[in-house]
Amino acid sequence: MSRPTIFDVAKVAGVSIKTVSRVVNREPNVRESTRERVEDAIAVLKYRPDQSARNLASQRSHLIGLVYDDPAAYENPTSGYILDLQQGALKGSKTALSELLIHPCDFRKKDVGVNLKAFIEDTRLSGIILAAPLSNMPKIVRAIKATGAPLVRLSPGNDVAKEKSVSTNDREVCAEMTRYLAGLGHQRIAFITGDPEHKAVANRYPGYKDGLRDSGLEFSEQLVASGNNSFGSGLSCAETLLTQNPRPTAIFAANDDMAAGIIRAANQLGIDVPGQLSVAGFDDTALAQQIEPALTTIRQPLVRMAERAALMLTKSNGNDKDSQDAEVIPATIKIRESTGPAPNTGSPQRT
Amino acid sequence: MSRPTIFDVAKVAGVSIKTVSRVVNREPNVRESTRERVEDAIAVLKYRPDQSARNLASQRSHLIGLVYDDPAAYENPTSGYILDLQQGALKGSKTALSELLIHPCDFRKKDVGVNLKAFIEDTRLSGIILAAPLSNMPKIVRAIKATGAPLVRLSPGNDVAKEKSVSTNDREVCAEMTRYLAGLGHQRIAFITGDPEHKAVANRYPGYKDGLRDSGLEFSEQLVASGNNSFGSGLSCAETLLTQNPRPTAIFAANDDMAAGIIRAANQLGIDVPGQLSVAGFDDTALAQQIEPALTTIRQPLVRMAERAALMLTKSNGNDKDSQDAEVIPATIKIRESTGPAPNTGSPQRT
DNA sequence: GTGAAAGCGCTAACAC
DNA sequence: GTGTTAGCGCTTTCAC
Repeated sequence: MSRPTIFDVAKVAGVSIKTVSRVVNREPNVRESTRERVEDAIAVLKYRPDQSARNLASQRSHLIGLVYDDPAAYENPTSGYILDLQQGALKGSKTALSELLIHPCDFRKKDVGVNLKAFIEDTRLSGIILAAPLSNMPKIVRAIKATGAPLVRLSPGNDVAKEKSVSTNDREVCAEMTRYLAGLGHQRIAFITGDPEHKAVANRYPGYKDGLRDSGLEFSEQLVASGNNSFGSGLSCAETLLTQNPRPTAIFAANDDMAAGIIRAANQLGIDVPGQLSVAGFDDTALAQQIEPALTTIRQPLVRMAERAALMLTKSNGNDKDSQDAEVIPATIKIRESTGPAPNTGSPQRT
Repeated sequence: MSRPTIFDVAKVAGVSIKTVSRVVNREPNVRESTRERVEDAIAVLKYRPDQSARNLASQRSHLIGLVYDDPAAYENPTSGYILDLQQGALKGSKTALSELLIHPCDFRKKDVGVNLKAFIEDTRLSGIILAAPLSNMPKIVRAIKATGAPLVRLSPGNDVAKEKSVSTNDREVCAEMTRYLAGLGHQRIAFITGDPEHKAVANRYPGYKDGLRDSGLEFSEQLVASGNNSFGSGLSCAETLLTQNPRPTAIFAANDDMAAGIIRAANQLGIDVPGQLSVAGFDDTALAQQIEPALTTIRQPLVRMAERAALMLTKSNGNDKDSQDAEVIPATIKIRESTGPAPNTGSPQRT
């Protein structure tokens, strides 16, 4: 015996297949008693609708696509980021009764656009979650929009306009971290910027400046170095910053990998962390807890962001007034061991 | 205008839809000239078959499921492992003209079996890749087999029998690593075992013993500690091993996280690595290159294993004689900085 | 080697 | 509120 169909349910419940369809799809206009009868029949027969048939008839799949920067293109991919993304998207998809199709894509390749279009059209995706930094790349966004499929962008940077997106408060939380460092007595707080390709990361820099201003500290270009998100860039930027005189007593990096590079540089220069130098990062990757001293950093709510994105995809198939178009879920500061009171507070350092 | 259908192609090519179907599905019994005419029509119209229709008619999707231990259930998931798995499975799926559905699952939950069955049946998966350690858990394997869907297991341990699987040579490569350490002059080589729940990891221990024997070294239970794959267990096992007198001059751990724990322990005890102690791991996780000194370890060809698995799923829909049922892809040793010549070679150490 | 016709199991109009 | 009737775009059987 094969799986029961909608006809079997209809027969058992003594109704037409359309009514069964209504019940299954939670459509209105079904009398309560009828609904119950149908639900009983479904339970008895252990009926579960056939997705393929449903997809064919409705011209859309119940598949959500998660598109992100292909980690295979990097030497040291930030794997935790992707796993968090997947976890959230998976959770959201499940409550939307959909499955998740992952689609890593390398934005450097010439045919990304074509590939993306083919992927979306072939699978008849019912929605797409686009992760940063792809979410701020016009080429990618355009290719997806051309298919007409619903799109929610994650951390797209600033040009959110009226389009659907979920972000975190990069700028505000970086100001907060900077104020925290200032509160520890640090006067010379340096910053290492991240990859300019990633717009949301770029927002961290103005946040740092905001924090300085809030704390009454002077901004100085000498205290800023340009990194590219890699451990190596953190290392070399830190070397530059730490050989200044007077040198900074705290360095805040736009991501954890660079912060780890700072700690390595400090070790090599014989500078104690956090005794002589406080270090802060951003992301709270697995690395943050594995290095010594454990890294003070900022945790963005990636899992919840991706989950929200999946939910936005399905809920608002109309003009929902209740759901924001551009949602912001705040990040939180994780204070660990790499930050502490400023050395020699009050008097300028020697060396 | 909407997408062209098989009818449009048939009309343009001047054949019946069945012939188009034959060409699209690479079936035999089509005259070469006819095939060409149809292929031209397909190219002109940019025809691409509708997956939903195809799925409905054929009663199976072109979806491959990748099932693995849910990283969300762990504090420090080994994310690189999963990403490699996905990368390989994705690549294989693509050449099999299928998409990949990821399905992390927590084997500790009571309803895994039911969930898995529902997932497989609802999506009409055309095949499943089951990763370790789920691949050696009877409860999981049974649930999948009950659906009748084709299954390929990754590193299922030893009970491979005549069933489809892809593994690496855990035991042999561990013997090789042990011989390598012996070749450096180490006489007291310790081993930290991994999680017994993971059968393929369990094979690493006998490999270590093989290596000792091959090198003419005595096996001693005193030189073996039981870890559970975590950093913490590596740390505490190493503390035990390193406070023995005489202490080991090399420790080989069944995975990288534990090896990292060993290095931490050595640091705390003031033991130089690799000067006074050589340390080796297994997995070549991202961590291996990030710690100091960089870890000598073993890299299993996960990407290729998963890719092979995806290919096995589709190729052998008959009784292929050419493809093995249980494939083995060898792992490779990565020598970095954490291993070196044994200290005090020739004479027993003091303290 | 090729084609005609009958579904696959559902959703979407529209009627009642 | 509920049912009827067409498809959705393919694959499959079987005939030629």
